[in-house]
Amino acid sequence: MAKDKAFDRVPVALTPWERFEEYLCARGMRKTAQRRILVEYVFNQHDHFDVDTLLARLPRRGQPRHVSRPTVYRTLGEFVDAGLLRKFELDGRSVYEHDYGYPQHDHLHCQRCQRLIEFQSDELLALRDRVAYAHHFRVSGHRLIVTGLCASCWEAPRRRGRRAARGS
Amino acid sequence: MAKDKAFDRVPVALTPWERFEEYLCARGMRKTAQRRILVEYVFNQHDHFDVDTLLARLPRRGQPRHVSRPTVYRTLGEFVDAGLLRKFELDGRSVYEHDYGYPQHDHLHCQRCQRLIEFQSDELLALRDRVAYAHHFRVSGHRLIVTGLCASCWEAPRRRGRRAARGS
DNA sequence: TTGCGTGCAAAAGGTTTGCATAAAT
DNA sequence: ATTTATGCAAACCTTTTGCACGCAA
Repeated sequence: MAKDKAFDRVPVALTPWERFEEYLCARGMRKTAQRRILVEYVFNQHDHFDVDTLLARLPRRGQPRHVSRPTVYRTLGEFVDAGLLRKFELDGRSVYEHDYGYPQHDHLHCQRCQRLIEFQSDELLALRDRVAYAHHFRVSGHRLIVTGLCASCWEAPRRRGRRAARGS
Repeated sequence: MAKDKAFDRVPVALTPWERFEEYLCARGMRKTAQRRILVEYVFNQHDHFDVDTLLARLPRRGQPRHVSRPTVYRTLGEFVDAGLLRKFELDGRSVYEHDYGYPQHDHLHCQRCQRLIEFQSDELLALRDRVAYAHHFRVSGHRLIVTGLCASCWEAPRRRGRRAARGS
């Protein structure tokens, strides 16, 4: 697994929050409680998530550290701008994943259990750049999603996947 | 955009309409005027399109060969099921492209002019299958979109792309 | 005749926005 | 004291659905 090949970014010296502080400061934006809470919840576990998942993890409305849905949307957008998160679409919904401190990677998406499996391939990057070059195309990024069935789902086709399918 | 730089593969024995007739017949579905009209409009030109684009090409409401929006959605879904079209998401919107008679391919997507440039790579397929194999993953398909700037857009950065950006 | 397919209007689902208020600087 | 950020509600946008009528078989 290629380590330091993705972005020539400074080796993660700063925590996500510190890095976000830089971003906020650089833009004259404010360090609010909500932003701190969201950094904490988002970077506590390395996993893919959508807005509803994140909201479900957060305290309910009325509870101490609750953050409203619009603020979650706005803040996740800031995380993306700040380079902390990457965003992509899956079945019409936005899915976010950690970007800061993680190398570029792509996904295998199980159609049955909805699991997202990450993989990293330098070959793919090289291939992508070669194709782009041939088309005089300036690459800024890419997204590859391979769909199919994960091992647990096709090995035991009658059982449900390890993870519940979306929508309960 | 995808002219017929095509990688014409599979000798197409049936026209899209004939093939759709088979599909309809096999499922006991009916050959309606709207389905015929849509096959015609969709396969008249080889190009990517979304529902709004297609509706804009069709006669307006009240005109002879108009087809309603819900029927367009329903019928495009049937085309996908029938293997005539492939569907993917771009910026939250559904985009369709010809499947019947065209080999698997992927896209370069210009962020400025929104152009979609097709490319085909056997290497990519091999790579995909190798990665999947390593993860014991059963591949059913994939989608790769490389984003960046097409030649015309970065060569003449101050001019607009050949195609208007959406929303005009 | 039978019942599938269509069109209309309305619903749904996810995301964004206007605005008054709360909080950061 | 300013001015940005938040929360609420409502708007938005694309896609889907309920239902009465029309048309294919």
